[in-house]
Amino acid sequence: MSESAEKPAVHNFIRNIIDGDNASQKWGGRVATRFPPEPNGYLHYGHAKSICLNFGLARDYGGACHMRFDDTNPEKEEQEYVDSILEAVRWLGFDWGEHQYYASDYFDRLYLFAEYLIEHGLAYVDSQNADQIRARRGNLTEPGQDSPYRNRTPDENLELFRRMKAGEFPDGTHVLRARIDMASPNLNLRDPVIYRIRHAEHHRTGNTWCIYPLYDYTHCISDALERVTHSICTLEFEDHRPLYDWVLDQLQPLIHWHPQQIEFARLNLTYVVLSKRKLIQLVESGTVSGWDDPRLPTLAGARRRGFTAAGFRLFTDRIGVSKSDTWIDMAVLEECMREDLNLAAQRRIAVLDPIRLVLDNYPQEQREECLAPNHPLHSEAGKRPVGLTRELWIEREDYQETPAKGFFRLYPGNRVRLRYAYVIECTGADYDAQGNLLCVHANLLPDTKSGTPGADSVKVKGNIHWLSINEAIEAEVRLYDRLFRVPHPGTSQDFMLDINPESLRVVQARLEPALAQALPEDRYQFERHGYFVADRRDHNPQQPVFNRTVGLKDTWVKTT
RNA sequence: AGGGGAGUCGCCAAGUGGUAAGGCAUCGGAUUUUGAUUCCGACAUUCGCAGGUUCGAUCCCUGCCUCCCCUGCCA
Repeated sequence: MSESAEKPAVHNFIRNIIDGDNASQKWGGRVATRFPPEPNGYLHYGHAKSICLNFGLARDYGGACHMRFDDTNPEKEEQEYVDSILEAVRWLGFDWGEHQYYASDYFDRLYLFAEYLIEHGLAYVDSQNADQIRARRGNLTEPGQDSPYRNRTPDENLELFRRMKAGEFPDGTHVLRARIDMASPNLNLRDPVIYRIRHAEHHRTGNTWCIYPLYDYTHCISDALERVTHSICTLEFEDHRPLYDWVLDQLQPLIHWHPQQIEFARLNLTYVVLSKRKLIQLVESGTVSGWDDPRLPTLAGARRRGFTAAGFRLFTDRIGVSKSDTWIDMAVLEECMREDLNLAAQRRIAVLDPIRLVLDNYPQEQREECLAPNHPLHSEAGKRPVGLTRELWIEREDYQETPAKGFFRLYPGNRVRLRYAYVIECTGADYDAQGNLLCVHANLLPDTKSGTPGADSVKVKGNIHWLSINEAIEAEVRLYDRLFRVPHPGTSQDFMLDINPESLRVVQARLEPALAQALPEDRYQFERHGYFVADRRDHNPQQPVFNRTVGLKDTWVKTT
């Protein structure tokens, strides 16, 4: 992979905050961030932005970024997700060193802190059920009403809370609530629930607990216990910041550390959906082949698609970070991948839609080798021989019986260069009775072979790729395109109806023989087509399978 | 409607009381054995709107408009 030149970071509001903190010595020059996913699903492109942001800041400021799982909801979380998340973060090129944590690591302390809150009259056990709590919460304009249990004594609360922990009550019968203000205009401050009873097995703590803390209570304490300095999250948590601060303010005597929560705008990308609910629907409906389908905007899918970690990092730098809710065009991500791949990927030849070309003046038994550079930008990558014979495979779209305006490839009477070989002149084509193109004919112009003194004696505009019929191998090539055909799926109809019916086209292509030796996940540019990757699951030398990562820019199709 | 946020070029995004960075896209032109890449050039008299303060405002003040988020015992 190329080290896409990490250019000097541009200013953004988060860096400004950190610079200010460093100047004032607020944290003694420390910078500690964290990436805190819940292990209840697969990571997607949006997470890549957060990962690159958090780990990138830690790297740039000589700090650390903690990998922490927010695993407080046992019914939804699984080890499988933990594993896939760790793999994805590692794949993106980041290392958390020793700093791998779980909110569940803190269950004991979280519990003790809750008792402290109870003892100080800052939390109480509410015995209303969920509906009753909801009914008394009020709404956007009306204040809530106090729970009838709000004034239980600390002793009473403590006893109840301990019995909750001991498993004496069924799910939903009691909760622990922070005692803040039922009339607050911020709904999050209307005595938020901080513990609930869940007789469920947790993926790490098993059946040790039957009460589990909620996010608002857990996250801030976890940050503080880890001595995080800047707790970066997405915009929808802005309303939660007062609660984050409230909890840590109350616990100040016990924890002595109070990270700053900073919110940024999550990634919105055109032509895909990033909501967990919609991704699940795509997978479960069979619209895509699984969580790592190359069309899915998951990191597992991205990897299988051939996207690169460096491309994602470049993308994150390029789109910046701010608090404005914006949409990034998918073309930006694609261009970042091209930019990385152009430097990193060796070139190879593939004919995706083969049609036969016969060089009528070339002897049947003759064969000669032509040398093709492996990378035009890196001569040290060397050259490889490609065999030229009388009959070749060329791209069907490189021939037009009656050429469109501006078309400068093969048509009767026109000359083009067989890339890395000779200039040829087209003499016509054969068709079957139904008028289908069978094969194209041409004559080779001697003395025009690439690399020989007379090579440029004949000037041509067109330059096409080819493969010897005798030597090319067959392969399955999966041509992936955007999953949706509209920039904002689901705006005018159900998003499932906006699926691009041509998001995957599978073709039986011809490849140069060397490609059979490719290893899964090896990336190449198929010249004049785009970037492709050997499928990490299905590719093998006997049955090569390549996925199109992204096409080359093509100003010709754009003008036609 | 109550609370919390955001509005700077087609898309992102810096910036700041002193006269609008950069990237992507786009459009020209050069190079090119990938209609790719690379290169060179062009690209906001203007910062949501309306007032006000000021010698001077995108930046300060006032009012307005638009968009996003919030009524889980999810995160």
